[in-house]
Amino acid sequence: MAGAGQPTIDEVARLAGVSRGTASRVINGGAHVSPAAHEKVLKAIEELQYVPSRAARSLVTQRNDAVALAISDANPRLFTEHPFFSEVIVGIDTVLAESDLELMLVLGASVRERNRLRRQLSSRRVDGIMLLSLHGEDPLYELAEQADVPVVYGGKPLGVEPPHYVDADNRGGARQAVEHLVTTGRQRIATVTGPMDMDVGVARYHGFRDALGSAGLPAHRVANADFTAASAVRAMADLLDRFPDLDAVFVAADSMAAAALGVLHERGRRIPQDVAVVGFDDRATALTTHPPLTTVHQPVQALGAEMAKMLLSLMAGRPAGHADPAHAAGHPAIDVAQFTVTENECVARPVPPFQSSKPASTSISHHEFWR
Amino acid sequence: MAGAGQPTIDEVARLAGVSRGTASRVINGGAHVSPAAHEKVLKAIEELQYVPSRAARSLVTQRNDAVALAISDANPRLFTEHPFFSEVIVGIDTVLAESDLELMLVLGASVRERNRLRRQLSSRRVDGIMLLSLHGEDPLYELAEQADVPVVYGGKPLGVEPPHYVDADNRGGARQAVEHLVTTGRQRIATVTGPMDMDVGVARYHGFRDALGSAGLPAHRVANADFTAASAVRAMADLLDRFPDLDAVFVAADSMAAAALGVLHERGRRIPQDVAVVGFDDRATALTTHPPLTTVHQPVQALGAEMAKMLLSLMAGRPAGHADPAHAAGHPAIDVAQFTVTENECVARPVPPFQSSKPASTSISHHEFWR
DNA sequence: TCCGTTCATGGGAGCGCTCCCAAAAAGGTC
DNA sequence: GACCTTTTTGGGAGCGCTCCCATGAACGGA
Repeated sequence: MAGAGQPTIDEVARLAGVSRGTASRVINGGAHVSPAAHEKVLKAIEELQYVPSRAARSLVTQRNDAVALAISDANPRLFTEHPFFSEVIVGIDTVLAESDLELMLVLGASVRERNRLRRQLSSRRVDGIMLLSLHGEDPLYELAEQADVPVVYGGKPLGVEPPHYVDADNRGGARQAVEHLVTTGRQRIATVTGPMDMDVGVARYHGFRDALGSAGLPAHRVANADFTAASAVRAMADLLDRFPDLDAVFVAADSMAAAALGVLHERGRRIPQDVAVVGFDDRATALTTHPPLTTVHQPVQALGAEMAKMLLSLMAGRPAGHADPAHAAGHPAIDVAQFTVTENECVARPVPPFQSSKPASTSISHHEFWR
Repeated sequence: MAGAGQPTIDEVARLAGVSRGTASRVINGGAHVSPAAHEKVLKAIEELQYVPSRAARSLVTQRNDAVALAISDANPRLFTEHPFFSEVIVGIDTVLAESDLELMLVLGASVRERNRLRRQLSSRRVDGIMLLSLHGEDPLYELAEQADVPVVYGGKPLGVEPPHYVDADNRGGARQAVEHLVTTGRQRIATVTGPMDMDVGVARYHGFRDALGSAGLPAHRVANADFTAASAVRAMADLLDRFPDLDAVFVAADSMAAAALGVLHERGRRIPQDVAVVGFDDRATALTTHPPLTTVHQPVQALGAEMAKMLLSLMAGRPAGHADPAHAAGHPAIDVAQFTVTENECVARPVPPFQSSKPASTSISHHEFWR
């Protein structure tokens, strides 16, 4: 009868010689419990190896102590190719680890998975949702809106302004990257863009235009890609076909830049003598290419961490309604990632802390491209 | 009173004009329910947007419809640098999507996270556990053994033979890679190994030794690394210092090979004229390097999928105890990944299906290294 | 028409917990 | 020692579901 499956709180209480209520109190922080009882319960828990049933607890508290990360991208290849997602996950996990929340991962590639996602998000199994990589007309956006738990977006969805999201200043970063090309004397600057149905793709493209516009240079050398290596190869080849005289390329992601580099090599372009290349995203990838890629660094882990923090504060604010002095004017709807300034070899340089609501200071990692 | 929070099954039943039991039957497959009642319940569900509470269901069924993927690696950087983990996740998710199971992701980098992991795995919140990337003396192994849910390992833990795991024939794959170097006339072959406290690191190193041993070549040109790019840079530099005359390197992971390539370039080695390089893992990474990396491909997604399938069958077998004819002799404890044979440029080549319990046929992607 | 079967249905019990209230115990004060 | 206050404790109620058993309806054969 006892010891059948997992021990229950009643068994703990019995062993400790106290009531179920007292045992529960000890488990949940131990307020209003005499030291003697506290001690006894603790010992019983230890002896029985008791771990509370989350299901039973959730049923009564109506909380789940779990959050979901939904990655809604039609292209599973992107998830594996692009370190972005892993970085975000690590950032999120770092924050979650401190709060004992579980992380549910939902990939939403296929229609089938999309339905599953729908079910999972609405089965009251999680207390908050983080949404990543939303394309333009992503049906998930709608779904998330009608969820009755807080939702935080990673990357602003295209065309809408959701109440809570975290994003980097993609436009400013791209602008700086391209300005750097201009500064070093490049004249015929091209770009391989990200997907134009995502804000990140559009914003970086706008940054490209901004920089060239200010410099009085033409901005018509454009080829679209979708962040995958294969698409970048096509786009780079396309650019070279259409504009054989281009002397610089701004590629909207490092993983794509690495692929573009291969095409340039193949076509006999010397880098950086013939064509300069600037990427965007992370330093790690940039260093494995040859030559090491010049890149604008985006603190993706910090972005993930910020998403998690924002979600946490949303979740806390909901039931308690307490006003956090730091956020007196309401929750910050937008956080702007700072780009890292790195002027030298940067393998071991620590990532500067992510900061909220400050003007984005962007920067560029110099490598031998510019020597 | 009604409509307060989420609708309950009772509200559905009331609206449909049937009893709670009948509503429940419809929700769970609809056996022994008259067409009329069935119809009415479905309509009520639709109208109320009812989704069953997982917590309540779990409490009574003692199931969770969730599995955990625990990645127990001390190095968070590895997770972000190495596409391996993303690939595994995608593979797992593909299988899970068909079974409506949730995936909890637990990273176990820090001690704090390790404790959290411990708690999560024993809080009866998941029905099965997949463990990835276990290092030598990982305490998690013990913990998993005493968990009362099925456990599947991704990658054989070092020094033990767990009942259920999925792994690739790392030794055979490495051997083939190195044999390839031998075949093309290389004499002074070195290796950058993976972590030697993981089976994958040791096995690939053994494969290296196997090949050189058979060829009668010395196998002393060895530098250890841990799968991170930084460690590979160090190891490659170390090899060049100690064995300036080396004419080939087998690098135990593509992500490391990319980094090693940079070092070789820097030191003025021409590739492949002076030094040939072979990597190990995935084709995608291999193509973004310059020149494109020759590599032994490991179908990592398939490995993830296989882990999930194994776990699923374990979970199903437990309560039902039904004997699957295909696995008549008991569950297969070991699955061996086939390596992909690709003799040409291979961007678009489909991955051959992953197969169980067959001799590993290994192969190598040819690129201009060998032209 | 009556009775034995089969099948659909209703609803009680209970999963393991937290919440809350009432009761008991412990302190403090005059 | 009587009385009031505070702290600690016990245990009932109930979260939303599934399981199961008893009941009722429908059906078919004699």
